[in-house]
Amino acid sequence: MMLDKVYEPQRFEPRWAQWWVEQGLFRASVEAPGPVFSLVIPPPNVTGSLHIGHMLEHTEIDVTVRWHRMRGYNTLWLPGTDHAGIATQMLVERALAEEGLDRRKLGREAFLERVWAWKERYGDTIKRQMIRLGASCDWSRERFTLDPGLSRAVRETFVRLYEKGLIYRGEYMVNWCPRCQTALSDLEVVHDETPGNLWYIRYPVIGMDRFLVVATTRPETMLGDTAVAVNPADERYRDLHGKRVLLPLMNREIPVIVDELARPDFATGVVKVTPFHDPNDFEAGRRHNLPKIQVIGETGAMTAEAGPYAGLDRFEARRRVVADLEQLGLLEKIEPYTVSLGKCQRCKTPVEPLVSIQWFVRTKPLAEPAIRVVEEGRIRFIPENWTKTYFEWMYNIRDWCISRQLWWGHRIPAFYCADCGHTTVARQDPQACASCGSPRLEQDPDVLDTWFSSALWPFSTLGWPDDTPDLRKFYPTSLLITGFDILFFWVARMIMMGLECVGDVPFREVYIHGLVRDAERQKMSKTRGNVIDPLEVTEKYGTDAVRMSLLLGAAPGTDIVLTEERMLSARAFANKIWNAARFLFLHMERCGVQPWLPPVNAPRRPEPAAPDGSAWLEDRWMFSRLNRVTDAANRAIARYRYHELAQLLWQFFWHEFCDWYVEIKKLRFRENSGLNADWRNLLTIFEAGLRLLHPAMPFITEELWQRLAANQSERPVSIALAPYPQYDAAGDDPEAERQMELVQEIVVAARNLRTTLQLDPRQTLDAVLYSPDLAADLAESHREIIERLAGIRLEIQREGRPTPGPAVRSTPEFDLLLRIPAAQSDAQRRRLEKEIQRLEKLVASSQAQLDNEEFLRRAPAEVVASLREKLADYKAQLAKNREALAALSQ
RNA sequence: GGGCGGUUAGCUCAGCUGGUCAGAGCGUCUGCCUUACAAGCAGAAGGUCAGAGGUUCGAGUCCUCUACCGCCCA
Repeated sequence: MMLDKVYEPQRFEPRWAQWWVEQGLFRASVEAPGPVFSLVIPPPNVTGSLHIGHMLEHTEIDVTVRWHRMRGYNTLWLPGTDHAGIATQMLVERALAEEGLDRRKLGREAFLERVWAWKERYGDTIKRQMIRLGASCDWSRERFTLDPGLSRAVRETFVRLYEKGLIYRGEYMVNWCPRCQTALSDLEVVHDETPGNLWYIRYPVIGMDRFLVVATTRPETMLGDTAVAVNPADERYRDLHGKRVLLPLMNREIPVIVDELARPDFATGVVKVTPFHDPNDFEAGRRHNLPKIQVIGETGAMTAEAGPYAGLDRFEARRRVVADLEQLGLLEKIEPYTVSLGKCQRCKTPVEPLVSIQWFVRTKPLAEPAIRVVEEGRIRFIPENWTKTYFEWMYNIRDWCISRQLWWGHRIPAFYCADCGHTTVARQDPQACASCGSPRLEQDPDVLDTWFSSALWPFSTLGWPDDTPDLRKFYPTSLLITGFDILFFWVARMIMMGLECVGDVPFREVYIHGLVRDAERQKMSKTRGNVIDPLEVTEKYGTDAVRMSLLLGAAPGTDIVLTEERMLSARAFANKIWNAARFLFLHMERCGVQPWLPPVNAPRRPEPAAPDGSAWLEDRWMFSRLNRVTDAANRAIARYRYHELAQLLWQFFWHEFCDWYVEIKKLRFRENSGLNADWRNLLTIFEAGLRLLHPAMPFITEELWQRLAANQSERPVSIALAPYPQYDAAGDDPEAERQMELVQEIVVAARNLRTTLQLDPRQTLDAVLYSPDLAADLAESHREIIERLAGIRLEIQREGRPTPGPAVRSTPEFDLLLRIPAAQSDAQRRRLEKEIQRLEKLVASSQAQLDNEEFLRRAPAEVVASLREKLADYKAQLAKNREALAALSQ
């Protein structure tokens, strides 16, 4: 039963982590009783390791999951990982590069073998980390987005959507990453404000002796211009409608078109049109049937169409184009201009918009029902303001480019006929063309955007498209906890796909957590070098402490600041619990008390333990407090107010249980008492406290609980399966709380006097309590407690009041006098003056309000009454303090 | 350009439906190694809740404007 003197979580946390998994404690069952609570993990990237943001996410999930499990829900937390197409492929390619290889040299099959080997090697890291961090998930249901079952779901979805016309293939403007050499979706492009220039270029007008000056941020694309545009409303250029200009450098004649594309208020109001390399120009090109000329290729080098610039890198080409224009006198001016430069989310290479044949999801028809379910409240976002962000995006949603020119991922199940060109999209690899029967089929080489499979995650992991028991039982999932950064990438798409494929929402609530930041409120990133490694800090402070410090900062809608100091203080809290337990166990041994767990339905009120057959005040108080804290804790978790939960339990355990309750209980221990009512009360509180704390700090609570539970047969195998305490109105004891507060006030008054008078804390002092009523009664009946905690000998005076003086502390209920030989009056005078000032202010402001007739007429009666009461108190205290000060001045 | 959020004690932040909301942790100061815990105990100091105006009997709390700082989308 004895605990080590120092709290060393490293000694027991890994053991319990392992044990939970081995025991299959968190395995869900479709047969299990109880209401269902299910949640799928936002699958981390398979090749990565977990960072502190994951730990926050997993802690919040785990708290909620453990809480539901303890409340008797049939609970599933399904874990797994994502193949993370581009991200993973990039890593492996980088490794290959170090060997002087590249994927093309290796070939598709060999390359994929390498990626799988990589996945096998690093894929377990995440699982190991999660287990170590105490995540209570069901490992028997672990999934990976490239698992055969999930791949089948992907294929099924693709085929269905294709058959419904919701997936199509076509030539459109896409974002192209010249380094990754693949198309990207709009979301995978990040925009950076970058200093650039606006180059003003003169285009000679055919048949006129003038120039049209065009401003552009990308002069190299002019090589692909097929028109220049002016606004129809722009009077300045009315005479140029229908004219042609000569494209400099290329010496090609191109038309002047009239289009809204040109904004009269921007630069010269004339814009060049490059349909192949700009999304707006692409649209304009369509409107005017302009030819498209590709001057920049897939690697970022200029194409043959770029004439003399062919083969140059696009940025080099820019320099040369500018220089050449300058030489020809066709460069009017250069202005500095900040551009929003699109970059590849993964490799940060500037993206090249270009026209390409790709696969797309038609999103509008999918978005409509997805908007509706949120409007109807069938899915709720917490915090609520994310709803608006969600709607904004959904209303303006654009088709989703889903094909990627990668090898790592789900291959697009489209087969092209070499003979008739027909496209066959099928659930099974076709042997012959669906149109002409030719066997000469070739599968599309591309794979799907990694988010395509993620979008199916809540149901593909449960066995869809089959109608499995898991799917029936656990879909829709109850809750999703994730970060705002993937609201569009993932959350929105899951909603669309869930509704489309399964016909129901994928989850009912979405809790969006904040970002973990460092002490300077900086985002954590590898390049900044301020990342906190979960395993490292876990090793250093203990998992429970790190979890606790994350939770303490996790107020909904705010970012989480995590610092060493925070983790340090959370560890101090864990240490406090540890020592409280050590103390209890020590005294249990001395008193001859065996490990004991209170019965499951422990009473809400304490057992009478006092000699007169009544219950001790401290027991009544503590049971009542426990009951209220229980209420608050349950409500906090239910509302995702994790910081409140953490703060609440911290306050309760440390500053109520340890600071007061245990201190008082020291009076009650008797040698060889055995398991008496005192012990049963104490252990009932402590054990319930452990259960309250378990979702937040699973390890220390399991460790301590198991010791209490030792050798007892009638009990759950783990605290994780024990019931979470529930509020019971019958457990409130407001009278005990009021009385205890008064006892505390007396003790604090004595301590306060002692310190302000700078008296030896070890010396027992004589004190007199003056009170006509309640305080005197309480002091009488709880003399022992007060004397012990305050270090005084107490005398009680029911009549009269002390001569005001430096050693008197006054409250509305009582006056307390410390008998001391000679008072240090200076300190006392300062204290009194300050107190008088404070009270005068309070009296003045309450008086003013009470003099306000409007207030008296319109404020609720009890507000007015309570203010009157307060004013009376303030006045009484003020009088006492003034007397004291006067006495001091004599 | 559109949207969202922030500005409360030296620091990092809570403060949910306006009326014990002026709080917590850390830090600071004073005193204690009181045998569960110095990773501790006891006590204390510290804020005109960014600024201005408004609504209200009453405003960190609601509204408007201003300043500064973030984030997202185009």
